[in-house]
Amino acid sequence: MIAKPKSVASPLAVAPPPAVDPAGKPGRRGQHVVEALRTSIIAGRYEPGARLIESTLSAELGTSRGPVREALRQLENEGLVMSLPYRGAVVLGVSDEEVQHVLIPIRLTVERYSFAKALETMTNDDFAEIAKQVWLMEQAAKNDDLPQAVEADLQFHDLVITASGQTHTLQIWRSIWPRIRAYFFRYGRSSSLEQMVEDHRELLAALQTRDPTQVLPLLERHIAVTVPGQEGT
Amino acid sequence: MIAKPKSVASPLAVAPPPAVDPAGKPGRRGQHVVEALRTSIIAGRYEPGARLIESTLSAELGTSRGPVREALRQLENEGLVMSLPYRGAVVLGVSDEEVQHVLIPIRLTVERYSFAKALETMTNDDFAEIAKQVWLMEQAAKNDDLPQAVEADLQFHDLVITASGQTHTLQIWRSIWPRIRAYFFRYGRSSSLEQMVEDHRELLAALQTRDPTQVLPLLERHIAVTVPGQEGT
DNA sequence: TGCGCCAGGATTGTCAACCATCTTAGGATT
DNA sequence: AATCCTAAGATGGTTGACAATCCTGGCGCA
Repeated sequence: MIAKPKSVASPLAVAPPPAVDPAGKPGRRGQHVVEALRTSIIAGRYEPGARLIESTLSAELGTSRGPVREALRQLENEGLVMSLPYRGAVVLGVSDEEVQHVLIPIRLTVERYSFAKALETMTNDDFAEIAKQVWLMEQAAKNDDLPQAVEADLQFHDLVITASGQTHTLQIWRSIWPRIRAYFFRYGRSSSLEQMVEDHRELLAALQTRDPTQVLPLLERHIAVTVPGQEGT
Repeated sequence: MIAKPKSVASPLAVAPPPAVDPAGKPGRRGQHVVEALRTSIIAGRYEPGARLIESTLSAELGTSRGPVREALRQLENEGLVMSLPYRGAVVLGVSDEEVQHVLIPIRLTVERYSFAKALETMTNDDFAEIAKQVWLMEQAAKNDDLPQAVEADLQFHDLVITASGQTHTLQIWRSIWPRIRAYFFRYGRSSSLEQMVEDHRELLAALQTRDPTQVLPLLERHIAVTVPGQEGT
């Protein structure tokens, strides 16, 4: 819309900072780049197939090429981007089939194991932190704030898996989740925000019983039901 | 213990090149670094817990810190290393439990899908390339060359999954496999080289029938049986 | 003696400028 | 019209310098 002659409305949601972050800590620029790009890709501001040029991004984000390169590698591991030698990075799509036959099953494997494991060791502090996310999700649902609700969803699961203390499991989950999120943002999710809040409320309650037979069935249903095509058609 | 003041016999298997590759093309240093480190870690030349210092590695490998940083990120995605901000990278271990409950099930999910998918589209060239790996594996078995046999094993599966043409599936497989490999190198593998060759010969034959009911049971057994604790104890 | 605090040293994170290498899209030549 | 060639665009890698952070060992103080 407004776009001055030079740039063509960059899909990045950030105001290019004047090379020095005025809001406080200048450290951790790399993480900032990852988050900005991930958000933009998942929100669909970059279409699958779009090319990501290092120099352009570094200029838009107010950093040097170094952090941008690292960010692109990170996104590659999260399956949002693919990069070929000397040819640069392009945004990836996710197929229906891979989501259903690979990503969701992997998510199930990971979460089943993590939840069962976390059950045994979670402290009251852990439960409190998770309850906080449920509360945030409720607020988001009230305001119809989808991004905020999804963020709370992410944190909920991340907290439980972190609590399970299994390094690889957590790392794998973090590399799987962004693809699933991108998929649902692109093709619409199946259940309502209210249902999502209810699911997590129940999950938290079940976790507090520390009884696997309470938790696991809920978890299966929660994850499996997220797949469109399972429920209407 | 012993430790001479300066260097303690670096676990890297390469002769530090004189900063300029005399053998020809200087390009592609990054990949070289990844492979050197991955090999060293999997072979156990770095123990879990060992710290990997960028400046040390770059000196030993004859590159600048840039490629080393990228390599460390790559290894982080492969689960061989974990790095914390401003604290550097340490070599990771893999627990029995995670291998059995997470890594192997994921591998099963990935390969079941890939093999079934590849079945439909593989060409004669694909089969030839795979047959070549079986042949290499036979030779390796004859010479009791475990690393070479494992390399052929890797290539065999990589080729099939690549043939399936599923981007995410392939990417996930490549991030799972190194951990499993490291696990077996550390704790010993269960079956003999002969059995391994036989498994793959059968798998290839089954693939050529293009009949899922031939392939999948074999695959299932091949992967599951690789888990120690399933067979003696 | 035991404890907290602080200064340095070690290491990672970022920047900037630069060159080498590869890809690709045009344009010129035949 | 097909092919070769060149030059521009982009990535991969290098160097050297700083800034930011973590860690450790020694110091003073109780």
